[in-house]
Amino acid sequence: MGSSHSARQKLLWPSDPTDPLNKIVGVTMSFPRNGEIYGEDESTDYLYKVISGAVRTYKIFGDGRRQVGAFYLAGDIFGLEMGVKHTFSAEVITSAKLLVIKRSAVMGLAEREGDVALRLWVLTARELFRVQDHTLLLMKTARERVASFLLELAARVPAADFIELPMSRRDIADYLGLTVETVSRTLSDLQNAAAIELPNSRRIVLRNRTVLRRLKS
Amino acid sequence: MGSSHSARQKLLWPSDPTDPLNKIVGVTMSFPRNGEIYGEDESTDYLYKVISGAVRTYKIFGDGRRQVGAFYLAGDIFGLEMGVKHTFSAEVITSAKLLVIKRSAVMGLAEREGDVALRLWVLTARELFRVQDHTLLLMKTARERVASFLLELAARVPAADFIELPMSRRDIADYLGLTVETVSRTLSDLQNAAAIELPNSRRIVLRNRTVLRRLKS
DNA sequence: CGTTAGTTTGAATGGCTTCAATCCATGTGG
DNA sequence: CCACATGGATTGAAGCCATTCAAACTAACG
Repeated sequence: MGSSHSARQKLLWPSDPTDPLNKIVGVTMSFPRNGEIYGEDESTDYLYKVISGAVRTYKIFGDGRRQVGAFYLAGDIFGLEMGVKHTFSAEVITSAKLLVIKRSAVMGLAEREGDVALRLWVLTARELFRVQDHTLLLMKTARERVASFLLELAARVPAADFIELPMSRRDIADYLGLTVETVSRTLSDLQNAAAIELPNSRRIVLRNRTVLRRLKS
Repeated sequence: MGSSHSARQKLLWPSDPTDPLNKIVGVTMSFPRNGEIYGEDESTDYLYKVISGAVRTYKIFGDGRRQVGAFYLAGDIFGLEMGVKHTFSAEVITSAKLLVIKRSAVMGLAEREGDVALRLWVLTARELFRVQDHTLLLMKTARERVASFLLELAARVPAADFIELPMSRRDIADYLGLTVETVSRTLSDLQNAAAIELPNSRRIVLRNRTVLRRLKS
C-alpha cells in the first residue's frame, strides 16, 4: 500500500445513515500530493473512499505511454475489485484524505448480510457504467472529448458556474487519449468559440453549456 | 424484446453443475441473423446466455455513427444490468440460440441466497474488466487495435490455429473505433508482414502470434 | 447472369501528433 | 529583491496516420 500516511482515526462510514455499508469501520489517512496509494498488481486488501482531494488511477505501457483510467473526487469509492490484484495503479492528485477499509471486513459481512452484498454489486455496476461512458468518449473527436469531459466534471463537482481542475493537462490528455498540446489547443478553441473562459489554467468558467452539449456529439 | 423467435423449451442453465445459477430456469429461443434482441432504453426484464451463434451490443449516435460495445460468443452471458433500462441495443450477428432468463427470477433468488448474489456480482465484475480492456484498446494505434482484437478473439474461441469471424468488417470497425477501410488495410498489412493469412474475408489464420503480440503494444 | 452487399485498394484530404519555441507561475539562492 | 532555474501550459509549423471519397473486386443469391 501507500508509503506516507498520517492522522489515523477510527470512524464510521460517513454517508447515508441507512447505507448498509455503515456497518463497516474504516480508518482515515492523509496522503501527500502525487503520493502512491497502491500499485498495479498489488493485492486488493483495501478499498477507499475519498473524503477530500482527488485521485487518479492509471496504467503505464511498455513504451512509456500512460493511460488514466478514472478520476475520483470527494465522496467517490474506488479500489473495490473482485480479483486478488489491482488492475490499475492509484495516485493522489491534490493532497487527499481517504477513508481506508479492509476488504476482508467488507467481504465477510457481504457473505452474511444480503443487503451489503447488493450494495457492493451496485458499486461495481456503477463503475461499469462509468467505464462504458469512458469508451464512448474515446470514439469521438478531440473537441467532443474535451467538451464531454468538462460537462462530466461539472456534473460531479459542487454546483457553481466554474470548475476548479485538480488535475494537470497531462492527466486530462492521458484520460482522453490525446496529447497535452491538443487538449490545450482545444480549450483555447472553446474559449474562442465563447463556450468557456480560462481565467487561469486550472479554472474553467462554463460560459455556454448549450454550445458544449452541441459540440459533445 | 426481440420480434421473431421459435423453439421454446424449458431447461436448466447448461454449464458448471456446481454453479448456483443452475437453480434458475430459462427458456431457449432461436433468433435469426441480424435479429434484434433488445433495444437501447428497453426495460431489463431478461438476461441472456449465448448457446450458439454470436451477438453484438451497440449504440447509435445522433449523427448516425455506431459504437459496438461488445461481442458475445457461445457461453457468454449478457444483458444483466442494474438499471431498469438497457444502456445498449443487442442484435444477433449470425443466427443464434439464446437461453433467456427472467431477471426477476434471478433477483429474487439473489435476495434469498448469498451464493447467487455473489455469482451475479462476479458476472458484473467480469463485464467491467472486459470494458476496461476495451478502453485500453481505444487508446492505441490502428495496428495495435487490430492485433489486440485478433488475439483477444483467438483466446475466446475454441483452440485452433485460425479464427472464423462471425462479424463483418463494419462490426469490427465500429468496435475498434476505426473505419472499415482502415481495418481492411491493416489486415492486409498484417498479412504482408506475415503475421496472419486471409484465405477469405471471414477466416484469419494466425501465422505468427509473437509478431502480433509485439505489434499489440 | 445480373444484382447486391461486403471487401479491398487507390488517391487526396484533414485532424491530431510531433517537434520546437515561447510564455507563465512558482520557488530558491545570491 | 532580483536573477535564474524549473515544471506546466500555450502556440506555431511540419509531418504522418487515419479518414474520406471513389473505384474495382468478390461472393452470395435471385
